[in-house]
Amino acid sequence: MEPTQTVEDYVRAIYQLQEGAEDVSTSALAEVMKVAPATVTSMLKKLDQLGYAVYTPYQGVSLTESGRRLALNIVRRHRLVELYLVQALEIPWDRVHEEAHRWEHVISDEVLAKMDEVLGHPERDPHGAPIPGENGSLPATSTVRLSALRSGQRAVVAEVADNVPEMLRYIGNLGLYPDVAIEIIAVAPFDGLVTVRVGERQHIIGQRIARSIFVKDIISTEE
Amino acid sequence: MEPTQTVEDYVRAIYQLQEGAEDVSTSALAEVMKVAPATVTSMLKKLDQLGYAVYTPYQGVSLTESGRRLALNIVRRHRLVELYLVQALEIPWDRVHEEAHRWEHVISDEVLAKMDEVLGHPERDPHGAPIPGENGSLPATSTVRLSALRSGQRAVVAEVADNVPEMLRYIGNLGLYPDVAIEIIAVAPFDGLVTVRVGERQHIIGQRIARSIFVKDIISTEE
DNA sequence: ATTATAATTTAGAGTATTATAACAAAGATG
DNA sequence: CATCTTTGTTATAATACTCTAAATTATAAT
Repeated sequence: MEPTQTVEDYVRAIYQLQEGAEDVSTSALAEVMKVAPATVTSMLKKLDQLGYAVYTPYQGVSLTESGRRLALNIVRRHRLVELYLVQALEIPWDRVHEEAHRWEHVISDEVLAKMDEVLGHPERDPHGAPIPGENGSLPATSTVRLSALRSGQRAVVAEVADNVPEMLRYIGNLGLYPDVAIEIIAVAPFDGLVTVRVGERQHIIGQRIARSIFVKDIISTEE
Repeated sequence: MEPTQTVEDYVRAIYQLQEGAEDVSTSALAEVMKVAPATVTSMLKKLDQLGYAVYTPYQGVSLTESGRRLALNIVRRHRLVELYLVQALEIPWDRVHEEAHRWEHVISDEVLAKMDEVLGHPERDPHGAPIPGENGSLPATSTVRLSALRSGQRAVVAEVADNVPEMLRYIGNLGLYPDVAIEIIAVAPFDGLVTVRVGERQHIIGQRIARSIFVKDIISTEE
């Protein structure tokens, strides 16, 4: 009955690759799971069997309602743990992902509930990603990539992609955490280098970084 | 290289059954690991292979120095986590064992060190059991079973056996936590029922309980 | 010393997860 | 549209852990 850790991981991975509605491909899964494609194929058959996903050979997978519920539950665990590690144990935000990835399969509901309480029922993890509620609800905010802003616009950092720890550390060093206000000083042509003001400091960031940062509350200040 | 979770569990179990010097039997291990004896046999061969234990067929096992080091490390993780759960997350002391058992295999050294720091480098877990140091040192205290005390003696609770959660809850309800001062009011003949004063309250406990509680700092008050 | 009993080990097999190599389907190209 | 390339799947096998049933060894008892 209880899904294994591996099953949980696959379901979560499918959920996070799904992004909207498209089916997820075997190769995409193989890549994020760091596993051979053939391994994914056999796993997909099993997930279909277990009722977590619908798998059509050569066409990809998508989660069923049951799979979506499971995924949201794991994401909830993951993000709550990440926040707990940052807030209660002062672990740097670029090192909580791996840890949370292991904890998420191991924490009891009782302890998770307690963490949630200690944290004051937070809505977002340290990277600004929404923490699903117990019922599976997701707090939504409309965000835009920093790379889409134009010179002169002000905004607030909403979320930072957390896939690459090194990038996260770099972004953290720039002071670009969620809820930090920024202003676009300039956007250079061709390579799209963005000069951004963060508090007193200014930084020039490239497209790779600019596309990994999501912002909200955009104000166009005509000067 | 990295020992698997299962290997860690076996090594820890052997360590805790060893209690001094005797070899541990297959059936004892099978019981605590909740596994068939045949499973233990094959595992013991593997532990011998890996250098964690010395296994002689039909004679039992004992840990090597390497196995002992591993066991102490796991016990350290387990007990630190138990204390953290009780202190930081207010989980009742009779429910931390299972949780810690899962966490101990999953926590990074970094996070463990932080927990240790937050807790102020404690020497004992919530049940009074010693927490091994990073170097494998064990804080020792000479304790005696409560069942060995005589009427009129005073003492301080040092440690409570934590194998049976229900018993732990019961003992907790009696207020018999580590560091609590007690006085033996009476010991009944035959069944050995012990009347013990804890603060203002008096309780009568049986041998099963009295033998699960260890005390220190015994004072014989001749009245 | 022989036998009965209890403990332990071997043999054979199953589940879950993974991989490699060979084959098949889809999609892209000329 | 025939072919080439990419992507995905089957077949087969390995590893880690577990089990049941049968065989073996140790221990206790006559």
